[in-house]
Amino acid sequence: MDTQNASHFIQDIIEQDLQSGKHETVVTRFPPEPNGYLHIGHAKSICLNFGLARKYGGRCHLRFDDTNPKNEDPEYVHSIIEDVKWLGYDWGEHLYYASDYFQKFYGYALQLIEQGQAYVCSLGPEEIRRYRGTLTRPGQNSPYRERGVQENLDLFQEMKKGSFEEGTHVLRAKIDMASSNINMRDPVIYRILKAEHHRTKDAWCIYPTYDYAHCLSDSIEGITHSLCSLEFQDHRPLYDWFLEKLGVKCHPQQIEFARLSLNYTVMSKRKLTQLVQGGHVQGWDDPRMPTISGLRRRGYTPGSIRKFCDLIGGAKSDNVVDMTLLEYCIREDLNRRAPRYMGVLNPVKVVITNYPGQGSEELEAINNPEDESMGTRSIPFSGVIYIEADDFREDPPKKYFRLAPGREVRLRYAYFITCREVVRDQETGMIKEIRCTYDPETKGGDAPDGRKVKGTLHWVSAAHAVKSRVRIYDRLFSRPNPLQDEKKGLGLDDTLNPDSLQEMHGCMMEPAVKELAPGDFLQFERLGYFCVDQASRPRSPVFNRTVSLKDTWAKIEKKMQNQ
RNA sequence: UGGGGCGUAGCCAAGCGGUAAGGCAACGGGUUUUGGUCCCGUCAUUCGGAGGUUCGAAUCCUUCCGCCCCAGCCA
Repeated sequence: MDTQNASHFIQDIIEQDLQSGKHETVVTRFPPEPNGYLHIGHAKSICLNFGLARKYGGRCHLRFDDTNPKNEDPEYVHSIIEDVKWLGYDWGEHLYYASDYFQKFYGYALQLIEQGQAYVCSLGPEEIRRYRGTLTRPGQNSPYRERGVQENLDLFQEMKKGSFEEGTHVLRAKIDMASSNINMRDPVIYRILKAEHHRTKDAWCIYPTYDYAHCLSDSIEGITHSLCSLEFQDHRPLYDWFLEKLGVKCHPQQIEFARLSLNYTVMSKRKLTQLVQGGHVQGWDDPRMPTISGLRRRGYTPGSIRKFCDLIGGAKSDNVVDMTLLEYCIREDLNRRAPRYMGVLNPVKVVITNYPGQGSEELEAINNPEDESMGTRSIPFSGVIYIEADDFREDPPKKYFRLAPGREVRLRYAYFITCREVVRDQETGMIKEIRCTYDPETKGGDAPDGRKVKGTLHWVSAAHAVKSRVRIYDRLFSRPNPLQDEKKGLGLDDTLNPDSLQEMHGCMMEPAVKELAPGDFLQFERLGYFCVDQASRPRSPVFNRTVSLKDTWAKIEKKMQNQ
């Protein structure tokens, strides 16, 4: 199903390493901090890490990078596990937590101190910042930089015991305060944090920082290729420094790639949180959110997301992928797999004046023209049906070939009908019903005399219709780059798409939809792909539109309007 | 202005000294009982700009320009 697309530079590196014998197997890891929900940007990293491991017969670990108890929560570890599983990846026995290595990290810190390569600094946060210098000016050595090994050992011991308050002391690597790389200016590797950790509880009150913990976690797990995003490029010398000074046997290679951006949405946790907390969406799993859980509720399939990640590849240049590519991926997947139904979102009554009596009949319909094995079903037809309001025009524009006065069209899988009369409400002027005649000879949709019609409409028998609710989703933002808009001073009110959610009531579906269960996907013919909402019930179904079908007519109509 | 990266079509992206893959989008056409799908075709004389090396440069060199990241005891 996944196409294993074109080579990218990470693959090249792996293949070289395998060929040269540097590595016999590939070991990667996906290392989220459990401090939020995963989004499509994470999916890129997940697909890269798990996908590469799978492709080369290696393995990929799921590791929670839980080194900061102030940010983390078990709720997030659960949701992350669910999301990665749902995407179709399996870490086997290799579920790890950085917090499982705290004791080892501590031992390594002692080693660094003993080697004279780490020291306890008693400057406050503000002073540390001042001593660090600026981008263009070198930093200055901390007055505590030359403390003796024993003093450092004692102090670090006291830090661990909880003798000090937060912010009073840190352990720092002794590297180079004049380095042009700010990350090398004696970075903090341990800080005092008196918070309860979601796994180690109150066992520790000192916690390692990312730079120190990450490379060591990778090393402990025998990672061969440690993939991360571009902003960590400047940290690579530090990553290597720790592993070198500590003399560990396993020294993974850090490789950076560009994170994913998608237009018409946002990926930053800050903005996403703002959307949720500001009530602009209904939660982290709102179907308009770019979160994995949101996409899932929207009806995106794991395969479509994997396909998407495969198509975008992995490179080092900043990128903004077009939303239409994601939509293409879900359409492609669902076109092959989604069973078809007929449903009318915005019903208009059609009375077939020459249809005999009050009776009805069963017509046969194909469940999926792309897959014969999905079989057929029967649909009831009768003298009163609903069609889509948009499929009738009293005064049809050019190139419109749906129903209009005097015009003949096909009702899919049923009959040709011809519009004879439009009945309007006396007071409101609204169309009450459209009166048509049908041609009994065209049963099934073909005319024995070879007569052709240009339009084929979907329809639902009024007497058999299942009334339901439908939520039409559209892109969250009306402008392609909300983050840049924000820098220009525009707020959410200016950039959010006011029509990103349209709730429709009184939609009329064919009776077969009663068999559908929450989570099922389907196509309503001529409308789009939908999924059955979790709140859906057989007698009162709720559908979420995942994505519309491509709409050539809308394009033509728009073009004509612009002329 | 210090350091680290990146510039190939509207978007993503191959290309690694031998004469610009592929996908999305767009546009045109064919098939069609979904204006869907599918099929066919069009879409970079040029790779951020300018010089240079070479028989030959997107690929090598020089220089200029543009964009992104870094001054958390976040990751």
